[in-house]
Amino acid sequence: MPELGEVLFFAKRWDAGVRERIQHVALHPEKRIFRECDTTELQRALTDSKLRERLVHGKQMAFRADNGWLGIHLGMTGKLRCEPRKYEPAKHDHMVLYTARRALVFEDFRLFGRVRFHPGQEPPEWWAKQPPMPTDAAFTRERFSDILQRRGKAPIKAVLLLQAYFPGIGNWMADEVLWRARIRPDRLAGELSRRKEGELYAKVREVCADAMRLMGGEGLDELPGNHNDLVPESWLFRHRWREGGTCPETGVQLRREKIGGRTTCWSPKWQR
DNA sequence: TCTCGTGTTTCTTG
DNA sequence: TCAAGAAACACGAG
Repeated sequence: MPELGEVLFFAKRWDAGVRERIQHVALHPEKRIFRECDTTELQRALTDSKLRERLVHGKQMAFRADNGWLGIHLGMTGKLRCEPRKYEPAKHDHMVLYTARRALVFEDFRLFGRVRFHPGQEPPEWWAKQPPMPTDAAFTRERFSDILQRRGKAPIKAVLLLQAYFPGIGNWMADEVLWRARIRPDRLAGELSRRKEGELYAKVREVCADAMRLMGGEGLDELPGNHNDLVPESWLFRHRWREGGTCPETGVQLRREKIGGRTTCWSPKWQR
């Protein structure tokens, strides 16, 4: 589920517990999400300390704590929730941080998510060394062009999914970007005209900014239960999931095909 | 019973 | 060494 804006959406659900003392950490240490994590160290370090800051970069999130860094990636089916203090963890709730007032829950039934812990004040390499976000000033037109040329033989859809270059963009966001730029997802990255490339660059930045703003619940006092409801009908997002959906621009039935190894949805005639 | 999947890593091939 | 595609991971939904 979680791409850029959704990651922010879920991260914010833990905000209520930030700056509250953690009394107890419950977790399932044998689960795959802890494959890069010393769970004994995590439990010892977080118990009786506080999360100080919630950070999001692409699909990665980090919670800076008093004496370490808690890193979370939601994978395919990960979610963060906030529950009452007496919450009993359900089957797929693999990590729960209990404070005096609430339970901060990480659930992930498919276990593609990942929890990391790095002791100390200094940010770990996995947090500090990340590629610039498409919305950053460092994400220049030149950088974008270089990426497309280097990956020129791959379909543009596949290139947009590379986290080393486009942190936060996932399957539906790549489709949204290409739909707005009116580019077919199977076009080769190296074969776009200079003009088309410029349009795509602008749409990449636009969709990332919109997703953060809308799904992050900017301006709302409270997040709704579902981030999908925050997205307007004018987005491809609201139409791409089921077979038989139609293009919000042309009304024509959307096509679904596997491109770059992923289910891809696009609008024939509109995208060329 | 069988296929599919909103993600990432690792393997294989060229 | 690099790029591209496929497989693997785990498990519920349809």
